[in-house]
Amino acid sequence: MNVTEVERTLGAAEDSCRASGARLTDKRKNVLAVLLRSQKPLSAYDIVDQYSKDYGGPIPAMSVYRMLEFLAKENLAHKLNSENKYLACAHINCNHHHRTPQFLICGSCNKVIEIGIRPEMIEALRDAVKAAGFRLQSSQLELNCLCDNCAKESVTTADS
Amino acid sequence: MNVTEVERTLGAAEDSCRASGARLTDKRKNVLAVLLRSQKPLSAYDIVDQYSKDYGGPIPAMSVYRMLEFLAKENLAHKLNSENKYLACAHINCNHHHRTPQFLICGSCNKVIEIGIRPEMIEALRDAVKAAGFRLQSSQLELNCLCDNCAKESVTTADS
DNA sequence: GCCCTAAATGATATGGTGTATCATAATTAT
DNA sequence: ATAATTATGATACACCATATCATTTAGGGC
Ligand SMILES: [Zn+2]
Ligand SMILES: [Zn+2]
Ligand SMILES: [Zn+2]
Ligand SMILES: [Zn+2]
Repeated sequence: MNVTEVERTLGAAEDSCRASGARLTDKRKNVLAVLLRSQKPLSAYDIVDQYSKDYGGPIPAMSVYRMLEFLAKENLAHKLNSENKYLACAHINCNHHHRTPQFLICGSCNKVIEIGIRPEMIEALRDAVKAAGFRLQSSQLELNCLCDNCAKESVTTADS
Repeated sequence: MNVTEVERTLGAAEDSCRASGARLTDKRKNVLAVLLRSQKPLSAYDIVDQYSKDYGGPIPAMSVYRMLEFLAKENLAHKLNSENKYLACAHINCNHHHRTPQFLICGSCNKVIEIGIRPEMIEALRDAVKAAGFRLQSSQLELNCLCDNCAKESVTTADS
């Protein structure tokens, strides 16, 4: 995400927090900015490193964890539980209500996109779970994938 | 799983390994037995602890990780990536070919069951992923759930 | 059985992830 | 201003996982 887009998205994040009565402090905003500028999900310690580069001073890992917790609660960032990494929400600039996201994770280049699978499919999943004697609590999915780019690469490589 | 079932399952695991030319050594078998006797998924270090209790001597964590890797490759155990825990495959005694499993994880009591979601649903998921510019690599799902037991409990608790 | 090789296991060190706890600073409410 | 609440910092520690090199064990040809 380029500088202009980051600025605009941070503005939208401020609006969103103002609306919900949450306090988007400078440091929380900086952590979000680090995520927005990153092409890939970052671990908490990745963020610590990048933060000190971007903002000229260290930040305690403990604080980063708390800020990520805050950002996640506000749906400004999400945690990939299967990867122990974090990424900015793709819908900060959108007005629609935020629904539970699904993530497609490229196992080769680590690119991740946030999608919304059709509600009927999620309901079908919920039914399948119910039939097995469980209740689905979260429809956040993290799917091991290849992005089309890497899929093409791997074919090329296999051919050579 | 009771002692008799464990014995029978270990026998099936031996058969399976013989068939595939893999070596199910005593220690690998013991690690599998620890998983079979557990009602819940275990971390590698949980296994280290339980192993030394069950077999009267310590085992290096490093070895446990390698044995789990072996068991996973042979489809005798699976790793829950979202939990960093391991569990025995539920189908060791079955003759059918092992398909990629889906796991329902109770967030309250940690019970986990291994299910197989209908292939048509997996295909629908694959299509949705493809439409987003990715290719689904693994259909292993780990779903945050409540088991019916815990779901009932939490209702009761909420009422009180 | 003996020797060679490959596979499995052990020992040690180190890095990555996450939380608990208590102290301090900043914000908000009265 | 003062007090209460919230946010941040500092420190310690627990847990998860891998890298590397040494040692032991198992199989196969002789
Ligand atoms: Zn989102
Ligand atoms: Zn890719
Ligand atoms: Zn299985
Ligand atoms: Zn339960």
